[in-house]
Amino acid sequence: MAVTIKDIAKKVGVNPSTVSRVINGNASISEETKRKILKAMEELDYHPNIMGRSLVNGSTFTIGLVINAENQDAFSNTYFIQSVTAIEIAAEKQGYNVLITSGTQRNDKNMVKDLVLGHKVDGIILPAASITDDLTDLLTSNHFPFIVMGEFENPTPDTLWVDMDNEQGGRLAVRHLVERGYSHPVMFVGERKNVFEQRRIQGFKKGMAEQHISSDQTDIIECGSDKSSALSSIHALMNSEKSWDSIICTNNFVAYHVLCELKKRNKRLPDDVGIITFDNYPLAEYMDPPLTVVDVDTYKLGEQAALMLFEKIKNKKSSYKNTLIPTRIIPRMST
Amino acid sequence: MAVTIKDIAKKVGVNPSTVSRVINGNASISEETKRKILKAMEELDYHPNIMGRSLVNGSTFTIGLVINAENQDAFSNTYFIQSVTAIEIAAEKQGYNVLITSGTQRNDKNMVKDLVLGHKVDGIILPAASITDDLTDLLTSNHFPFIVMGEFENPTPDTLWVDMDNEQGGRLAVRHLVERGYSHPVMFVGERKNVFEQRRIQGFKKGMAEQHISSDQTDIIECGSDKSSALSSIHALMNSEKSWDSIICTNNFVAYHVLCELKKRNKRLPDDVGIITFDNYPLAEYMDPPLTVVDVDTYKLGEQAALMLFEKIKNKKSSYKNTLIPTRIIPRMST
DNA sequence: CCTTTCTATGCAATCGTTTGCGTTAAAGGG
DNA sequence: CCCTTTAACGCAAACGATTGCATAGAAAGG
Repeated sequence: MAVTIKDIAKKVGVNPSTVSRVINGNASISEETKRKILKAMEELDYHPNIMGRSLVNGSTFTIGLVINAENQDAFSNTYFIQSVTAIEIAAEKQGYNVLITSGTQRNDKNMVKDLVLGHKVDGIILPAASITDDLTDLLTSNHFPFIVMGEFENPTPDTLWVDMDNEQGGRLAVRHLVERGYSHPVMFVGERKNVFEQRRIQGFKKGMAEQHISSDQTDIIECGSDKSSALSSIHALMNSEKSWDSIICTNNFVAYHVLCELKKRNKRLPDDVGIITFDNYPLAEYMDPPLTVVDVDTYKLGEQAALMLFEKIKNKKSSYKNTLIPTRIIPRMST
Repeated sequence: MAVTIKDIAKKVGVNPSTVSRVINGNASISEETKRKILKAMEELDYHPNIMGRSLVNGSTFTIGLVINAENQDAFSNTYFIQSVTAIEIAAEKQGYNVLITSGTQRNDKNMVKDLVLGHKVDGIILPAASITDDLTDLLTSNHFPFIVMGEFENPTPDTLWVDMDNEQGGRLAVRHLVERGYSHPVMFVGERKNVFEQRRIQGFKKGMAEQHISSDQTDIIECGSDKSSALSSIHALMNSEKSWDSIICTNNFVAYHVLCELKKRNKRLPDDVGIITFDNYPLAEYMDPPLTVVDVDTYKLGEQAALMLFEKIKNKKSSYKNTLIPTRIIPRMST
């Protein structure tokens, strides 16, 4: 049905191997036959069969990208899509396609296993959230190229990850608040077991020290990502004796609910209270007031992950190290 | 390196074809050998090589999904991701993977061509925005299964699309506004050449008729998607002699700028003016006031596209017809 | 003019699976 | 007890491309 390498070989009157050679351009072929072959390819509208090619050289020119489909909340998804796009574009530049896969139907490991051991992809990018020890064992023992998006616990020496510079983000947030005239920031953090939260806390502490603000454990306030958790945290804070005048939130969702509650209690932003939040979801700009954020270039994050993966695919030994993408403050009206 | 069908054949002491047969389960194999083979597969952790399999049966168990990477605006991206997730989940249920691809590096057609003619995917889902006549020609002449997301112009009888029910959305929007006590809605529309805008206009007109509101061309106001266009449209409207008390916006972005401008001019929402908008981006809920929207189940949209595609892949002739996903109003504080 | 080198190409094996056909042996029918 | 059916499996040819090796002829060197 489809036109194969044999068809053009027959049309030109040469051996299929000759056709293959002009396609790959790595052997000496006379200008004459090369011209005829290219012409035939053009005329018959030949496109190489990827499977045939893959089978022999063991490469599908496809990379895998694990997405968290069970995580249906629009917030993280919308943030992630930029990285996805970046990865896709970077991949196409290298002649690769991107295959996405979620762990909903089978468990993450088997899914990745099928892809990896079945040679459907040449390498894989996965979020820190779907990393397990089993998985890293599988990947490393098979010498399979992979990059983790997000710092994670217990990395083996071979594993490479890329993440936003959460510690720097914490420091910058404190500095920004001080520059805006606030004298005592506090921080709302999510689950402390997450590495990125730990880094943010480190950054907060370092930032407070840099700004010569005396600070203790009570400045770091546990706060889940659901509405009720946000409300109880802000209530507790407002009812406490603590002196504070600004909040660093762990994400836009928390920031929104805190902001609503503050408005409801007739606090004026940014005059009475300042709010800055990690992550710059598209909606941060459209809140009232628009949120000042610690932004990270998620496009660059994805691009970097892709570049590191391709380096690994091509060289097996990568010259890259774990990479931190710098953050920056986008000042808006909430501080 | 990797464990192949031959390895387990050798281990068990049978022919590779026997192993293949127990994997595919379509031939009579004695319980005894079946058990031994399965055991060997387990022990050696065998995973079939997809390329080898694909080469012979001509199917990669992968579907393509064209994404508009050049369309970097966060709005449509965030909306699209839900469909992507739905497609991915539906695909995995059928044992398929999803390969995403954008048209940035090569032009859309060649990219799709390589995928399609190179047999890298078994079918493809593409947004109406990337449809061209050349492309449909290519796909139909190759009897290649594809589904278009979004109604588009000049569909051939063979092309199948799925879209939100824009006309119904327009009607519901008018009805909702009337129910909320508004007496004369107007509509802001984008480029009229887009089929979905035409449908929305039809729905608007039909809705106005249903509600017995006399309406003419001046109720339908051209409005681009950039800020300045939104502002000039709302200015023109406010300075005109027209009687109106509510606006149906074509998307959240326009709605946001209109809303800001109305607030700036000391109009109260929803009392003085009502605003309802097509599309329910995550951010609509977090604006001030939260936007009433015409929502569509984008998850279902993607799922439906996937189902229709798989039907086409399996039966070649699909029993599905072009499908409209119903819309619904999500009432919030802007009306 | 003969030998050597190199260019241009053909031949055939190979990648991992699937599958039509053939063969053996056991089972069933008379 | 013989013949036919069938269950169970082996053999080998595909699928489409790549690539090491072989070879013919041309070019080059002496």
